[in-house]
Amino acid sequence: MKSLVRQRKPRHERITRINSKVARDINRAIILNSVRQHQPISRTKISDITRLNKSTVSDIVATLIEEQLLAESPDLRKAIGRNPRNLTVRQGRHFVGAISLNSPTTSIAIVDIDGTVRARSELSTQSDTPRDLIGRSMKKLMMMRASVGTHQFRGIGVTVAGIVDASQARVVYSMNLNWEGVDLEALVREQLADVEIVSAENDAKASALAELLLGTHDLPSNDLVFVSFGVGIGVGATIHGRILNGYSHAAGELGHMTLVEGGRPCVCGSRGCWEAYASDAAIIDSYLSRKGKAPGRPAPTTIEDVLRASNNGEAEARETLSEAAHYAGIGIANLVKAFDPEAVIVAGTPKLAWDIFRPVIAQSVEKNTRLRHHTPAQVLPSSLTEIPSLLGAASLIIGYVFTDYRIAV
Amino acid sequence: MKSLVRQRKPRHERITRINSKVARDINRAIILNSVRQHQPISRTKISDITRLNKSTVSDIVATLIEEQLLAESPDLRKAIGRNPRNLTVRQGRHFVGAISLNSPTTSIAIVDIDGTVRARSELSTQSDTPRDLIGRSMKKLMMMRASVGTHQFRGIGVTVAGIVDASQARVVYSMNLNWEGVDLEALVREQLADVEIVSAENDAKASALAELLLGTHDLPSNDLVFVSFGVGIGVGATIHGRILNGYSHAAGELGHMTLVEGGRPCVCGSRGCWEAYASDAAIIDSYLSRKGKAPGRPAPTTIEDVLRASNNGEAEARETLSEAAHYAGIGIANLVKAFDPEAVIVAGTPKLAWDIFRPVIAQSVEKNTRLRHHTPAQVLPSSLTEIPSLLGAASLIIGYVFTDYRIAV
DNA sequence: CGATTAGTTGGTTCTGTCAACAAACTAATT
DNA sequence: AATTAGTTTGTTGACAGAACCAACTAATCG
Repeated sequence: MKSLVRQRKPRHERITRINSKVARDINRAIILNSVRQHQPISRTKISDITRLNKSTVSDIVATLIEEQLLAESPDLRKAIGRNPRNLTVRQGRHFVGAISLNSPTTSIAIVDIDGTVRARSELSTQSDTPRDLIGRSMKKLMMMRASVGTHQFRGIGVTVAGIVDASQARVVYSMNLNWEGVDLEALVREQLADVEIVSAENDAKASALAELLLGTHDLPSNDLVFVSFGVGIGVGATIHGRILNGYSHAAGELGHMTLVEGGRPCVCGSRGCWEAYASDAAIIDSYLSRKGKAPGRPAPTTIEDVLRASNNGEAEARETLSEAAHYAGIGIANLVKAFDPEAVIVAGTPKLAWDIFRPVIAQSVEKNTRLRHHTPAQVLPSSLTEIPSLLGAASLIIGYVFTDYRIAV
Repeated sequence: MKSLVRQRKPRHERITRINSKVARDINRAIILNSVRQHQPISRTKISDITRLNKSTVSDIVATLIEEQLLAESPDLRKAIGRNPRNLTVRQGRHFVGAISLNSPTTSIAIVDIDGTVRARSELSTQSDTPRDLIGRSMKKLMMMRASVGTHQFRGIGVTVAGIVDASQARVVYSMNLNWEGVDLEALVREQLADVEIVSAENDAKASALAELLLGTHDLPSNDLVFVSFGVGIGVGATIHGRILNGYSHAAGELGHMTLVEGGRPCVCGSRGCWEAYASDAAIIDSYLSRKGKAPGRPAPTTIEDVLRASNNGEAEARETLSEAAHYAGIGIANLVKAFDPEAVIVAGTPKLAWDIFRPVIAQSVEKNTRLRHHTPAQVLPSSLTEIPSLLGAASLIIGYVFTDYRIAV
């Protein structure tokens, strides 16, 4: 029997119709973004790019200047005709709080809306409860705020290594922190109730957004894949400049993608996962077995030890890293086939040993996409000057301020 | 005489800003879609769902009825209050031409805007030149049109097994047809110059759209992955109801995803590709080697032979298919990790031997996503009653008519 | 039992408001 | 004078809101 009661639609199916307010919001975001991407830029140029009427641009720009999101400065170029009045994203007025939750270290920053880091701090993370860790982080953030002299945060962004329901700012599951079902928004608001936005996201996904908004690579398509190699492997993709979330918030959980059917056993219980070959843990294991050493004796070997040995020219270390690069390359080639991004951005150990990883990965991608009759995706090291997941946390809010709209049917 | 068909912007014009016309178009599409998804539906219900004002809905619906895209019929339910006037997508007025180019058979159909197939035909494809094959297909389509008694096509949709630049209706490369750089729009317009839309797309991608628009599975999220197992393996993903294209039109070219590093050699020159384990070609090879037979003697073995043998209970055939199912499952599990869709839709050989494939694939997906703390993606056989790529071709136009807008920053 | 009236829901009409646009204008510069 | 940047003014189009009309059921009453 058909029920007469209309079921509440899940959030992702929400239909957004256009009315004058929504239209204004969208055009506002378009203008804000064109300033961000092309600054310094004049009103007339914005009008050319966006095809919005000059008067419309002037009108919206006026409100953005009033909101202190844009700043105006004269252009001193010597050209015929009236000089343009340049527009830039205004610094020093809008700040975001960024928290990258991780074990053993949680990073905290205050970031200007233009991406400049204003303050930076760390906490050592013991096996805190969610409330304790968020509480400590927020208190730290508020202390930093006092010293920076900012009054309010535009929003608080939080990243977590794990599965995060960004639509609810909720940690579904984090192996790293051993958390499950944590409402981050509520915990943040316990400390700072009146903040405008609280946003949370998986670290690799947010890092992809950071690379797009704050990185220096020129990626006009806004289609990229970010791969973070660390204890595990995290992947985040952006499609048309938006994070690919997935139906159950788990798109890009590719650390356990099968690369070698029946291969090395993995911590996940399966075999032949990418992480079993190209993560820091795998590198360390492989290095130790090459050296004929048992783990943890005399002292635990870290990834830094391997990198140091490699830099000193030690053969075993270099072989180990080459092997990891081989598997990193196969995995990345698979990513390229799946998402076909303009570029794959790599962070973590491969970036630290880029001379070893770059050629191997590039060759693997090229070889595997040879049939496709076009130039293969670029593989680039992350251009971010801070921990990607921390700038990622900031990007969540910055992205929200700059492009706060969504149309879906 | 006033044309039924609204005059529309050229297809490739990228909409950036919102003005009143764009707003109207978007709201129009939202209403049209809500009718398509919930029909029969009243104006008031549309207003509830879309949050558009009743007066706005009435206004837009009036134009849609005038365009003969919607039809009105009284509701005969006995409930208190005035009876609603039900709206449905109107049949018999708007038709699309659908062409699925393939070797050795090209399929052609005339499809009503609501997805009903009105006429259906096939051509055997020799090694035609692009112009010859499109010419023959279009002539056939025009003959069929005469017999169906339709006057004009709303658009022509074409699918190809290969890489297609949908934004230009251009085949970048098709191994199957041995085509490269073919401007399909131009070739179609040589035969039928005045058609409103010519749209082309990769077969698997279009099939995904067909499953969404015309399939019977209930997938509210509009995030799905379609996997077509045939001579090769094709993958198409939809994100929020839109095809994931990729930067170089090659997203989802996952037939050559590495699953078994260093495994079976593949036609592509690499090793351990998915296609080398789960395509029809791989199944046939595996079957023959199990039977100790050389290929092509006495007669070439086809996938139908294997399926027939399996249905007759032959052990070798069943083992072969189980093995293929195992690898299909691993590959699909990787897709689930990458895209995290609500469902994976499977077509081709696995659908034909679903009793063998379903449990193996389902187990593989479940086992591989166990760590994720949620119900795994469903794996479903295609619900389409026609060749997916043919309905896919139709869906390109139907999708265009129903949701023709794009917002990009 | 038929007529009347209240109540409910579907849909339309009319008016106000808002935002984008076009064109004419002012401003600043070589 | 020529050129380019940006503003002002009036117009247009579209959505929202509220009152209104339409169509129906259910209850009530003579």
